[in-house]
Amino acid sequence: MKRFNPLEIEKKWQKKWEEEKPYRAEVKPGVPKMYIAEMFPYPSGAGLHVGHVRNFTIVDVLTRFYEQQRLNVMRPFGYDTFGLPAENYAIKTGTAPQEVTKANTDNFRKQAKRLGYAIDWNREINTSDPEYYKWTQWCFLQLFKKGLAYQKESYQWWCPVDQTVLANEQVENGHCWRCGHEVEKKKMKQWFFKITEYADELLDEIDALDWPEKIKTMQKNWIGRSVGAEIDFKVVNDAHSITVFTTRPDTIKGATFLVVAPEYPDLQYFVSDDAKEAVEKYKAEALKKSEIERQENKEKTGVFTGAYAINPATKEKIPIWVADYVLSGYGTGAIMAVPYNDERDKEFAEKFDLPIVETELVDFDAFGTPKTTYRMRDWLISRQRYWGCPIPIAYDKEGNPHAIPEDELPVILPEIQDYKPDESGRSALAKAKDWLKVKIPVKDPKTGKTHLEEMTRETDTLDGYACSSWYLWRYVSPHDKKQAWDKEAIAYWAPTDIYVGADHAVAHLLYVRFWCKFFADLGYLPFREPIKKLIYHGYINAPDGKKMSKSKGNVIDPLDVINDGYGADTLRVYEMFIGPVELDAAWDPRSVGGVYRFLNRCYNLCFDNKNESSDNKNAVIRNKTIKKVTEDIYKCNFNTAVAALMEYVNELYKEGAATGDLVTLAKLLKPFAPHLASEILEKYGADDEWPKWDEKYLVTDTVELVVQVNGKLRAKISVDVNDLDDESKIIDLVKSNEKIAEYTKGGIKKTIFVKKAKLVNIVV
RNA sequence: GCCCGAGUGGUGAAAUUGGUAUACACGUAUGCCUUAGGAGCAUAUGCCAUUUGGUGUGCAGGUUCAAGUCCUGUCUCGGGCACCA
Repeated sequence: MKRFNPLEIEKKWQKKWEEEKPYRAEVKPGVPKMYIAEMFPYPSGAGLHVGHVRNFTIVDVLTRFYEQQRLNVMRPFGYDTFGLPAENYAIKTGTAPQEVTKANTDNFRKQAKRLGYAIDWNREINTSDPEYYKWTQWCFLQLFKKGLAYQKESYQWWCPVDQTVLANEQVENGHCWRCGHEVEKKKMKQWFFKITEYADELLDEIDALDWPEKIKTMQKNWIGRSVGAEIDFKVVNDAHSITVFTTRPDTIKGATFLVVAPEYPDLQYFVSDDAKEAVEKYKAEALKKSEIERQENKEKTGVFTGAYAINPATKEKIPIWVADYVLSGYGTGAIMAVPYNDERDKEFAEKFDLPIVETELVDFDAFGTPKTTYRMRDWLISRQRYWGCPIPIAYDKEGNPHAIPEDELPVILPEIQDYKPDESGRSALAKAKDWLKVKIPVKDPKTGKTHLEEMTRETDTLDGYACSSWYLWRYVSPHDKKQAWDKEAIAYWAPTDIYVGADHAVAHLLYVRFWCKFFADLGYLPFREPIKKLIYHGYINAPDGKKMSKSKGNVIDPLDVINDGYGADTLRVYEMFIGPVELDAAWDPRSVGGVYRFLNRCYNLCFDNKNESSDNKNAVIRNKTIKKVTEDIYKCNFNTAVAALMEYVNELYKEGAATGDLVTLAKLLKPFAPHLASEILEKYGADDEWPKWDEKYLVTDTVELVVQVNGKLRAKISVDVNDLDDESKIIDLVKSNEKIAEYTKGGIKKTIFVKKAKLVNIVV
């Protein structure tokens, strides 16, 4: 008995693919295309982990499946290299992030090649490559020119450990998504992208997407549209009025007091003198409280401002309070409290003994203007960190921002010695004195003449999510020196047909959609949704069911699995067989052995076959398998596709395999185990074109008729398939069965024949 | 608290959408073979009962000739949102 040696076979084929580059993709007008990608990885120092392998293998199965169907497939690869891990490593060891990143991407590339992926290596991108981030900066400038990149001073999430601000999407339960430390609020002037401009479209188009419902719901919740009205309340004895947002303007008659957030900007103007001290004290305390405390302690707190406003519906004088249960960032930062209808207002009213009156519903048109608000805030993109894409902006003496001219891009991230951030709220780039100075052409509004003005560069870098918001389009023309992406190439390849990942449900996947709509509006993209189909797969956990982590020592290294002698094919097939794509799964070393056994059986069937049979003997199972595997891959049921292949192989062991069976097997196996499949196809001199099934083989002469009595299985009768059209003949056949006759001798009440299910149920 | 999912053997899981429950694989048992290995092959394997049988998809009901699948209630687990007015 021969033994399958995957390491030898894989080496041979990987060398061939490296030399012959069969996975190069090019625009072929008129030929149907398929653009498939994974969410590109952050190349960590630890190399590929089994989760990457699941991700990349799903992409590879689909890539090869469509390639074998002779679609024009593009499957690129890239690295999301900016970010904190490389920088923190640099701070600890003094090694430049540029250097660390180079080593890590080299390692990732080598490992990805070891897995035999059908990647077009000519389309490899890296977000920290100046050739790439030049165009990230270009994208920023387009947003800046349209007013969608803007600066705003406000209270922001600040991570005291990473010494940087964070986007809302990067704060998880009041903690930093990177280091897990509790975040604080800090008042700072920061750059934002105006994603809210597209809130409605981002929300309205979710339903039409071929994405998992889970992700769609999360995005809907994140955007959180509320339709309501804004209503002005005049402050008594004061020129100011307070505008509130409410989704229930019809309850205005029940509004017995107003509440504003502690951060409410106009607060100082209407607080009465004798309340000033108390309000200031409350405000200071509220701001000091961490968001965690504010969230966990839902006990209502607040103070009276000493001021009153007029309810426009009742004309009554109602008190104005400050309380932190009103959020400054949502709506107008002020509410009308209707304790009769609203639980929170009721709780507050009860605690502070404020009036609660039964609400009489009214038509609100007279009092307010219709207004829609969103839970989603604008995307904060400044980071006070070194290892990121420099924001292409410089400031004049007055502090006004100016765009770095496009022909001067990229703004190169300078190499520095000290990467450490500090509390100054500026990145380590602030210490690169020479780099900071830049001359920017400025047009004099009076004379119309342009002169060079010395300015100071922006020292913040861009949120890494900005870099990954457009990379799917860079892939279509990755070496283009003149533009971010080529218009013809984008029209052919994009949008991405299938996108595979396991993370970034709201952040990245919302940002890409936002940029897509923006660049579509500018005419750079001929579509408004960047991703047609999204496959969101589960995680792979350690054998103990827990999350793999270095500290727990339960990490499975995929390269170890390969080098143990199982090979890349076994690893790939195992990860596809492990369970349904969308589910988390625990690593089971014993099942890996089972998959190896399966591939070994395939190998022996082809290379040590002693009982070849005639060609058409297995036509039924062969066609059945082709159909099952094809349909399963379309549905991303990779686990049952592999199971069908196993069944086929088991059958061939029993019945003997014809050459046609083995070639079919190899073709169907190739997306999962490309090395072994290529070896088999080579032996038989066959191409890898995806086989088609013939329905005529799926219809057999005789079928097994299931006979139930009172819904219980009592017999199986073999009948001629043509007889299924003749119900009375079938019933007679069933009645004449000895066993059934025994069960039905007391008389038959009713018979039911279901042709589709090939089933008869007799009620006695 | 609100909104979604999901509960099937010892284990990972199948089940053409109302029609033979447990495919495939792991594990276990028994046997065969062998230049004895990290082998390979064959058979069995939900539970109860000595066979024909009974019973069985978290639990309790219901609809139906027929329910893992549909309906009502309930429990458990997972996920999302959470003072968003």
